[in-house]
Amino acid sequence: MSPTPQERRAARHRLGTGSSAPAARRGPSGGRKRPITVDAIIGTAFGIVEKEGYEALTMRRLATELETGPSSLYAHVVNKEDLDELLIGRLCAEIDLPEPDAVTWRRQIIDVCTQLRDQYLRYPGISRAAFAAAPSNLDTLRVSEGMLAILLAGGIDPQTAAWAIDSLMLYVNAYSLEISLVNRRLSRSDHAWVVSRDELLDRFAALPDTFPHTKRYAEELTAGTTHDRFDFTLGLMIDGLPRQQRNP
Amino acid sequence: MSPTPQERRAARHRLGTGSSAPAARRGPSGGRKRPITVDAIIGTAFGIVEKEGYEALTMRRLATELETGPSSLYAHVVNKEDLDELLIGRLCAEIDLPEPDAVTWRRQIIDVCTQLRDQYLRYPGISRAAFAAAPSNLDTLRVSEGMLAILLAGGIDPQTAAWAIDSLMLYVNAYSLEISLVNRRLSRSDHAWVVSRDELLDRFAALPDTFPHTKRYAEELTAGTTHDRFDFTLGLMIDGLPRQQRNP
DNA sequence: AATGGACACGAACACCGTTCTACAATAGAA
DNA sequence: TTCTATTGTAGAACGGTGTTCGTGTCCATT
Repeated sequence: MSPTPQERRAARHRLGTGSSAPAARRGPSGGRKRPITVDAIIGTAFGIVEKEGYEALTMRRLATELETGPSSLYAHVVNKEDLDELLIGRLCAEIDLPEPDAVTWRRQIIDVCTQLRDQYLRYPGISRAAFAAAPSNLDTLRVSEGMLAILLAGGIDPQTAAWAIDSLMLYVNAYSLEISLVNRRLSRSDHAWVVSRDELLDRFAALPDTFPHTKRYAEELTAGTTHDRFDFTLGLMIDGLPRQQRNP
Repeated sequence: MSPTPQERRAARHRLGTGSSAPAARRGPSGGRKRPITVDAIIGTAFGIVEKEGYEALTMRRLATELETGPSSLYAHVVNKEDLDELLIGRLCAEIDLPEPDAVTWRRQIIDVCTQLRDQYLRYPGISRAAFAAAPSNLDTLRVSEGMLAILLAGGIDPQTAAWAIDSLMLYVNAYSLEISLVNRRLSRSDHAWVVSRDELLDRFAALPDTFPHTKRYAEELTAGTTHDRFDFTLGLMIDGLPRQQRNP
């Protein structure tokens, strides 16, 4: 009875293991070398995003990569939006969640966030899709559940923990998206609009006196190698948690 | 010598007041009732976004609203990206920055963030454009400068303040974008994918036992009227600041 | 062997951002 | 006042996007 893509999608938002048995292909596979499956679609989609960024992921490009036409994809996927959701789901499935520990919970939660960040950055721009992902997706819920478990093990008040998870995931998404966008601007530096840190420093130096602090602390404003800012913000949020244990 | 749009844009990133004199129209204006100006473009663009959301803002739609063809816009605006930047600039220009006060600095910084949030939410989805906005835009720099001034008045270490501003603005953007996306999903509830809080509660209740905490604390996870989560996160970040005054 | 159903796919639709080109109208020069 | 160069206006078109329709093709079952 092979479910339609719509049904598959609905199932992904209800209870279920998330990976229903591949269901031993029944229909025709044409003269194709490899039949088109949802997994194949997701796989090549990740390949495209990894190499060329999320912006390059179009239905046509994806179809070309699979050596078929665009319409063929719609037998397996409802939408581009649906494809996005599948990608985010797969990505979240890769996250491994530690056994919550009442002592090391801070490191644990930071570790999960870092995993998320690195996954997002591995596929540049994909965090854009994460924003639109509905909160009822099972794979993303699995990560939320894991983070909730960690915070609760740390003795955080449930309401605080729930909101904190939301904030953390939102920030990780936003941070990753911003990094990806900046990298993209750097890579296609033909128009070279905003660029290196040195140039930014120059520009800050050239500002009118209406910007006294920006000029004076240009060094600090443009500082931050690798992921210093990321660690800083996570620390800010997590260290602020315990003092809110009894939330009004 | 009327600058080209490219020159105008470049000027926006160098020093300048931001509003060069309107320069008394010289060229022809055809039989037009109202000539097309950058201000007119920005104005109607805001109108579209306010009524129909950022996704509805296309060059063609904008041209139609101005009773002209798409190509006419490119005499005043470099790109769609450029238009986005203009919109964000205008939006930031509306923010009013308080005189920094060493006592009330917490409320002041929260107030600025709230202003930003409300502006973003007034024009649903526009925060998407804010992500891409280059950090050298004068109008956005003005807001940064103001926030920096407030934090410094609060006695925060410059490096900490610089990073905190970054985090705060990033979070405000992300929060506004998320809210807008959720609202959009609610409004076009034909597909009614994810919906009311009640439905979300039901869905959480129907989860398998692999999600014990999510099921148990479904109430907390879905709680948060209006902007509770926003205030919570801002509080988290700001209250965490002073203890980092001496940053490594 | 025949049939039904699942799958693949080419063509097309409506839309997007952007560019090319020709056009009209004014401001200044003669 | 006439002429011309400048400059904003626009129509048409290009290459791209997501998505749908109808048709074709093959397999597994009867």
